[in-house]
Amino acid sequence: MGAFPILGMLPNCVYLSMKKHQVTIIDIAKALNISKSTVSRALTGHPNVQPHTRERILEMADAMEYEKNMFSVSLIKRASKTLGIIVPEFSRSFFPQVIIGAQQRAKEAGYNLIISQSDESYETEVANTKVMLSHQVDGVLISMTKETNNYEHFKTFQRKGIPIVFFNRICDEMIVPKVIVDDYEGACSAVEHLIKQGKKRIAHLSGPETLSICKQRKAGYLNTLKKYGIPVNDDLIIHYDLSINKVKIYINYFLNLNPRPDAIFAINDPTAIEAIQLIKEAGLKIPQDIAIVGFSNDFASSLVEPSLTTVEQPIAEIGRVATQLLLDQLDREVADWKAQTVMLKTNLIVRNSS
Amino acid sequence: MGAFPILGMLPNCVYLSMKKHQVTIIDIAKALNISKSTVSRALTGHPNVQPHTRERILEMADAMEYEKNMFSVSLIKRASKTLGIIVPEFSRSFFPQVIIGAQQRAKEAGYNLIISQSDESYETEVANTKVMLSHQVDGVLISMTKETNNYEHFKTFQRKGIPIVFFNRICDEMIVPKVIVDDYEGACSAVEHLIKQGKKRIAHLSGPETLSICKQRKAGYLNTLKKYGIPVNDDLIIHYDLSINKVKIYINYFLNLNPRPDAIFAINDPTAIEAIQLIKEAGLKIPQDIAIVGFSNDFASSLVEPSLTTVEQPIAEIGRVATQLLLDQLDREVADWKAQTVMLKTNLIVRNSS
DNA sequence: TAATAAATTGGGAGCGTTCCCAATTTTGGG
DNA sequence: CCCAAAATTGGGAACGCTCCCAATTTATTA
Repeated sequence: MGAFPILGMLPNCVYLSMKKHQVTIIDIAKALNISKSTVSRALTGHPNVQPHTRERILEMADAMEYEKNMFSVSLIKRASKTLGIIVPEFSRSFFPQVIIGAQQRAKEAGYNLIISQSDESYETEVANTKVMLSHQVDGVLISMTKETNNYEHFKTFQRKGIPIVFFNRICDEMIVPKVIVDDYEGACSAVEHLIKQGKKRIAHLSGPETLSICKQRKAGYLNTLKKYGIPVNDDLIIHYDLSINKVKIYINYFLNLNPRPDAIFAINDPTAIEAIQLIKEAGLKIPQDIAIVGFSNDFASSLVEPSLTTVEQPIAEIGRVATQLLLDQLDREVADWKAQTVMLKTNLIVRNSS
Repeated sequence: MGAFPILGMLPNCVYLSMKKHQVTIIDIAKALNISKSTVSRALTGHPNVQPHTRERILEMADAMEYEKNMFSVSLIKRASKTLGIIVPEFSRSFFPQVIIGAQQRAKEAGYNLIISQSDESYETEVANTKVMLSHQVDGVLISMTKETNNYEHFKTFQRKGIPIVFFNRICDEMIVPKVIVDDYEGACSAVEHLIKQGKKRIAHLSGPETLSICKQRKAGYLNTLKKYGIPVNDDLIIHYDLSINKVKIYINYFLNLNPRPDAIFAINDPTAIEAIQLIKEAGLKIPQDIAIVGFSNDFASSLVEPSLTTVEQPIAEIGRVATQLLLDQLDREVADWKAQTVMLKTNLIVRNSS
């Protein structure tokens, strides 16, 4: 024993490569003295394995802590059983909630979900697109960045035969399934509510005009004003880039108008909540001096003082439905893809801010 | 032409398999009439390629919309350049914020992040563990479920040589790097603050005793009481399972005590916020009748009325630091792993609830 | 200019699976 | 008990890539 040189006692690989060895079906096969094909069959539930053999294999796999390498499976199957979701941010509650819904549905269907965050940056969105592609996702859920106005990176998915579904921040130019809420109708009910509260000078603090949710909500705002014979005043309509810290600028602008608006319909809850804080700071009374309505029913909207009147949307449901539409496409032939747009209902929740 | 049988005009594969064809380095090689080795070299930035050749290859890759198949790369490299993160939930703001920090750091280091959510369920946590394993993550960030008290699934990572880092909800039994905030100190400052406000009967609504954050915060609570000579009253200490809808039960219990507590130190902000709502509903004044302090400085805590006094923790920083610790381990040999516990500072933010 | 060194290229094995097909074993009927 | 049919097993190619090594081309020096 002592005659062996120390180095010679261990196989070279220990010194040359520290790469961890993974337990493979070949290890299991060797341990049981059978072929890897049989092990593979047992592990995938193929019928042509003797019950007794299968049992031994399963036991051994367990004992050896075997875990299937999905990469080689994906490689050979050319399908990853993985879906991707690209969201602009998830620091606020909206997108995380959507993701929860999407993950639920994906999991039920045996899919994993890769989440990526584009940080409201077009560049990052394009980069995330490539990540999805190289990770071989079978399909992608997308909600665009506020600055996205070139859609080549989305079209790449289509050219590669990877189905996509847009939700919330949809892309009008692309003919693919989409999930939205009835933004127009939601905005109408919000503005109508304000009018019925006796408000006459209703301002609208909207987001980027590129986003269709903004277009729709604005259309609802405009048409409702028209319907009730209230003149539209362009001074009362502001588009901003959704950076919360800029809300201050526009609220100040509104407060300094003469005459001052008596209500604000905000594009979303974070905007509305920020507006509430600023208006309180300015010493004005909500809703008496200025009423506020938001959009989304975020978690925080019931907590602010005064609590926020808002247009509730079924957030997790958006994720579930979008995922379902994606799964639907995975079964079908490419030519057969339907580009239905699912529009979910909204619901006005009246609280103390209006 | 017309003589060809229709079926014969197209290769069989079109009918037999609708599997989408992926652009591979072989396609690029064929198009340029060179070998796949050279293409591979050009694409991976290997120096031994003639500049002119490299340029042609890069152009062609772009034109053909080539996207590297990470599965085959991971397969051959036995490393996925992917990190995993397992969190108990992300419907509230804490974990999403941690994830944002983790993703930042991971991205900088060229890693992707697979996010999974265990839904506060031990079963799901174990399942997620297997997902991570089969997706060949190079390392994992973990914050445990409230019900996890068996750690075999975590030890599997270690046995396979996959480094792990715990954060927030750490596992005391495992000797691995951990990132926490100074829960003890944070709790001390919170309780001390309440005492200095003249509060004498300070209740503590804590979480599951299995979680070390709960143990630490409780220890801080107890020791601070002792330090100020305030007798500990077990009736004033409640452990609950963090299901927000159960807060009602325990707040009612506190309110019906005689004498009633004059302050509540809540285990986290969602709990504290819920408590505020309930106490307001009961017609009591905050902080005069009962003062409330939370823990985390969640987004919503500045919005509630009265705004919540809370122990701020550097949430995104937790994610960044944890990821850094994980990356550190990836460079090192297994034997060399250090099990340092990084403890980040907290900061009491006094608002109107106390 | 020949010989040698250096740079560039190509061929082929291998990563861990699946799946086809052929080889082997088991079963059952005459 | 033999032979065909059925069930079970094994061998090996393939998925797309990297990387080693050998072959080829180009540059350098005597």
